[in-house]
Amino acid sequence: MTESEVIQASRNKLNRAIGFLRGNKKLDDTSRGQLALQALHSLQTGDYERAAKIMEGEAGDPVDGDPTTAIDQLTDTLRDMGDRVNGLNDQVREVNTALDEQLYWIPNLPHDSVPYGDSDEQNIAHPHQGAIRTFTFEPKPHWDLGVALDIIDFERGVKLAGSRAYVLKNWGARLQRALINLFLDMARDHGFEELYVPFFVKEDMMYGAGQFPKFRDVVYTDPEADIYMLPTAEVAITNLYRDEIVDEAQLPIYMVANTPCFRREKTSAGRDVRGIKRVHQFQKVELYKFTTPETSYQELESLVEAASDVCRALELPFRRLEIVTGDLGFSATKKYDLEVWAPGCQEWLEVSSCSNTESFQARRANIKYRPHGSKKSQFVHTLNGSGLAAPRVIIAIMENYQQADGSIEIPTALRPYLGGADVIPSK
RNA sequence: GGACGGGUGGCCGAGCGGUUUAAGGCGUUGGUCUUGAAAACCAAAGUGGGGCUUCAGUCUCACCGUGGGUUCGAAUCCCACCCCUUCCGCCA
Repeated sequence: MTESEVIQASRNKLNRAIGFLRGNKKLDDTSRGQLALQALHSLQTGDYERAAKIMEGEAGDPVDGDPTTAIDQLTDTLRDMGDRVNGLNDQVREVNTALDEQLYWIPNLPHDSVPYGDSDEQNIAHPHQGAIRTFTFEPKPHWDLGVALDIIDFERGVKLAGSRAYVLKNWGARLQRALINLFLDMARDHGFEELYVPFFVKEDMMYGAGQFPKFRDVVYTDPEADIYMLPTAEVAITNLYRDEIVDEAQLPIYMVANTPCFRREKTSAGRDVRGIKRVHQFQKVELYKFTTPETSYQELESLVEAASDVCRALELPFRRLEIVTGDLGFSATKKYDLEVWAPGCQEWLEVSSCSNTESFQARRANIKYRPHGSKKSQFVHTLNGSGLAAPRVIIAIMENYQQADGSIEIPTALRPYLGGADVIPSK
């Protein structure tokens, strides 16, 4: 016990005892004063147990003194004890607050299986899956295709909302809607439960998901309300079971949500300014798992596979990237990215990022489960992965499926979502 | 946005300054009984932190929406805030 707890324990006993003494109807004022006097004497010699017992009626040795003021002196002594406890507690609180502020800045530790590396340049690219298309013409970047087909309107997007804003039109908007439905349907096939969540959350939720305090400058906020726009649905889903203890039989829990994601992208001003690769608002379908510690790494593998299946369904060439220690980010113990090839802008585009955070988020959001037969609850493990981010998939489809006449073929898997259409016609 | 009422364990619900160790009920778990079940009866059980321990336990602090305050002592009194019911207003 800490010092303040020791004092508090005595206070609790004495407060109860003095209440008993006050309300003891068997006593007259004189004998009550005499007991108080004896209790006071014990208190002054440091014997709190005895003082409490005397007040509860156990006779002690008679002592000299003024019985009429004894109870007042007792309460004075107890007040002093209370002041002392409060003083100590204030000190403890101050230290704890300062400590927490520091601890929130400490990132998660990499898992043993994560390869060592200083930066994203050392990330390990697995062999790509799916054929990389060859073209009989020079494939165009999506920003040219989008304007030519009148399916992305950059100028009017900027007019509405400033830099990095865009408007999807006609087939562009429909394509995104079709993609999201495909993503969600495939997630459901993999056992994920679909959610519709608030697009903004309270500040605590940002801490719970590990976004705050480090990435505070990335999110949009209403400074007058305690409200922050989601940079990813992960924040909302993580906190669904905040301060709860889930039954082990419920685990693993799979959830999926389609939300817009809002990001200031302040840190990367000047990068990727063309097109819709890096924007302030985009649609993303997020896959999320709550698991036991024993299964979280195999769940990470199946999570990456679930995301990979979407790339396969769309017949896009993609590869898995194994993230090295130096590029892990703040919350993850292990992470895989999925990249699809975009022949127009000639680069691999990150369309998914799948992480195990182990108990990192669960600790912050206080999400526990009770193992079978155990009295003690413990933290769950949480995993998140995109499945997938819409704009970059739109880029990949436009650039991979473009044809010599400027039209874009629609991937087979998407056609049922677009009334059976097989092509976005050129203008 | 205005008015009223209210937030208590897994759920319902009592308590409204000191024997609260939070009543009672429902539900849960174990046991008795039973061929098995039901019923009945008996028993157990909140969450988190910390300390001892022979790992069966045991002691202790905190927790009754949140944060302050009053008091020797707060679930109970006061203030602020949040949330919910109902009614009114507004609105897709």
